[in-house]
Amino acid sequence: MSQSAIPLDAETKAVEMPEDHRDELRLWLRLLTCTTMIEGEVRRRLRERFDVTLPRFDLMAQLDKAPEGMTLSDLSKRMMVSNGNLTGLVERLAASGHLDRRTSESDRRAQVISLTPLGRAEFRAMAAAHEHWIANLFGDLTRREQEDLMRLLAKTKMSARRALGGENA
Amino acid sequence: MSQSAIPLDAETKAVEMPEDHRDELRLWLRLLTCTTMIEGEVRRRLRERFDVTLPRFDLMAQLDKAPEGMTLSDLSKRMMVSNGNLTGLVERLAASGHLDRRTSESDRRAQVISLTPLGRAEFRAMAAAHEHWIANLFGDLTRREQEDLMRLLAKTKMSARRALGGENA
DNA sequence: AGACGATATTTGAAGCTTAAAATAACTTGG
DNA sequence: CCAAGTTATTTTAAGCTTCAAATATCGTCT
Repeated sequence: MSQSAIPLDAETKAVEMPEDHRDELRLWLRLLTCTTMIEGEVRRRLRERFDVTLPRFDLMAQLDKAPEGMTLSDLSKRMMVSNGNLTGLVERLAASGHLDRRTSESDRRAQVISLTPLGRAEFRAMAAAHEHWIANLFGDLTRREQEDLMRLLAKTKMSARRALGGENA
Repeated sequence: MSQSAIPLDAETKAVEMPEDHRDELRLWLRLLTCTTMIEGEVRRRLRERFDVTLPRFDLMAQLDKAPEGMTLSDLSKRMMVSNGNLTGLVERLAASGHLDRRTSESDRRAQVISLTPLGRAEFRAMAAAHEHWIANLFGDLTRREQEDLMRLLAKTKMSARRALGGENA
């Protein structure tokens, strides 16, 4: 049962030794660091220059892409946040006159949320600045590097999605 | 002044047209999606299998790497969260017997936080599972792809860090 | 020593977030 | 039709998070 003071050869290792996944861990931590840095900076600038929170901006961004409006459930799936979360977020943005909520005609359970003209106008102004910030934050990557990164992240996304289904010890 | 029904050649375009940064935006959204998916899954599994929150796990992970302990300020910088945030987090983990806090001998303002034996033992168990989850989530990437992604993220991190300093419209 | 500026932490207010339970409305199979 | 199951949303409780203001301590300059 000895787990070996004696070093094992590579093949044996692959089968018998607990695998070392420190590289994947490092990769994950780096991914997380990049996202956290950028997200934090965007959050800070949105607050400073537009006095808006990032969640509100994200919500308005989704609605800007759907002129006809979206239900809370749709928003919840798109934004990957809980339903309950959206209830409060929508509530506050509706109170400030940025959002409109009406009951769906085909389904009286569902609320259809959309941007008001005010909400749309404010969002467009913020979005323009936001786009520049992002371009600047990624500015040191060449076009080629951006494409490579895009492709690798697409693969990462698929890998993660695959892992979400299959159970794992 | 016509913004052109006539297509401009590449060089003129670069100088005269408002630049289009939609590609960078897409890159950022994809980065964010990957992180959110993975983070959400890790959060869910930590709760399910260990009844622990992700912030607590992250805090313990930092402390596990510093056997001698760390101050709140150090933790705050490492974890990229606010000081006030850590106060509560540490408070709760200390209450459950996972953390030790003692006043620094050299600086009576500073609290030195460290894992208790219980905290360390529980963390090590969680960390082992966590490492497997991460390896599995990134499992579809070849070694080569992992290396490329690592390198591109390193460059992204440097780019973002550079942009954090320089002001930007 | 005393005052000033910097650093470490805590507190308070507001808002975000989740999971789980509750409510309401829809849909489907008898 | 109606009961059972599903789906859309809200509510609740707990915890996370930030920013800004308040405390406390440190280090230094005079």
